[in-house]
Amino acid sequence: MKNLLHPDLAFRLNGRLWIEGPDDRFMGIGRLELLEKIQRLGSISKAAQEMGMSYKRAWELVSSMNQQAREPLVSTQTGGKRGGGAVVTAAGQQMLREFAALQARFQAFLAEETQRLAE
Amino acid sequence: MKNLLHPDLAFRLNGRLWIEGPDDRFMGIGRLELLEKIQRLGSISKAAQEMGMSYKRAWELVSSMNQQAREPLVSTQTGGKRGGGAVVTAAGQQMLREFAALQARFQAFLAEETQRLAE
DNA sequence: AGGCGTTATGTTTGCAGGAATACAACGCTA
DNA sequence: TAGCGTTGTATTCCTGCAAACATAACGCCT
Repeated sequence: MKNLLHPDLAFRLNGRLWIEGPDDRFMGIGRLELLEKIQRLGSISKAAQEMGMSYKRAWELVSSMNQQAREPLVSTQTGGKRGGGAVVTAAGQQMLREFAALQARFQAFLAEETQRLAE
Repeated sequence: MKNLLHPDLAFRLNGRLWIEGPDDRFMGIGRLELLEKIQRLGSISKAAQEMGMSYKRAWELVSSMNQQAREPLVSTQTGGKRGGGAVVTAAGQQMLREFAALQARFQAFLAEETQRLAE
């Protein structure tokens, strides 16, 4: 394969992985990162800010995940201490762990194939 | 994982794989299909038509691949018998084989992980 | 010589999807 | 009770990218 690529350019194998429902994406790398940030920051708005994404978009992603999951992955509260906030539920944490593990296996696959690519 | 998904909805694991250069994508599933159709039909325009894509877009993809490859993957001729045409070079055919094989291994990975998903 | 189907390339148009903006409701806190 | 930082939601504005359109050149073929 390497012998087919232009010698002056640096190439790299890349890919994406996601779980999709009938109408909508359910889980992907972006949603995973969003979950992580919500867990760390306790707020959808702060997580959105850190991802350089509008609050509305982040909220829509959370809503989509919650609707497609058996039980909500993120639980929210409007008003109250600090104005409210969001927490990742136990189900959300399990999702986070399992999808992160899947991602890791995918990265391993990519690394392995990248090796093969260089031959 | 299955226990986290909404029981009424059908989910499926999906993904994409591609090779990218510094500025532009080099090879992906769409470009692979385009190569296959060009080889079968002997023409960029016919291949574009069969893919439901504009000729211009197909031509740009071919141009991008040819520029990034060590040697052109598709060779074209303007004018002449049948108005001209395009053929996939030997390098193009090797690319086609190798990337198709990579795709197949990726599909196997997806299938395996889909199994694991259902647990 | 003229027609045809193709490659090759520039220009304009349309549109989907995200960003930006706006605003109501909520419930601690001071 | 007023303020603050959230969630929740509607609406308008942008813009990047693909589609659509247009046109030239090319070289067989009749």
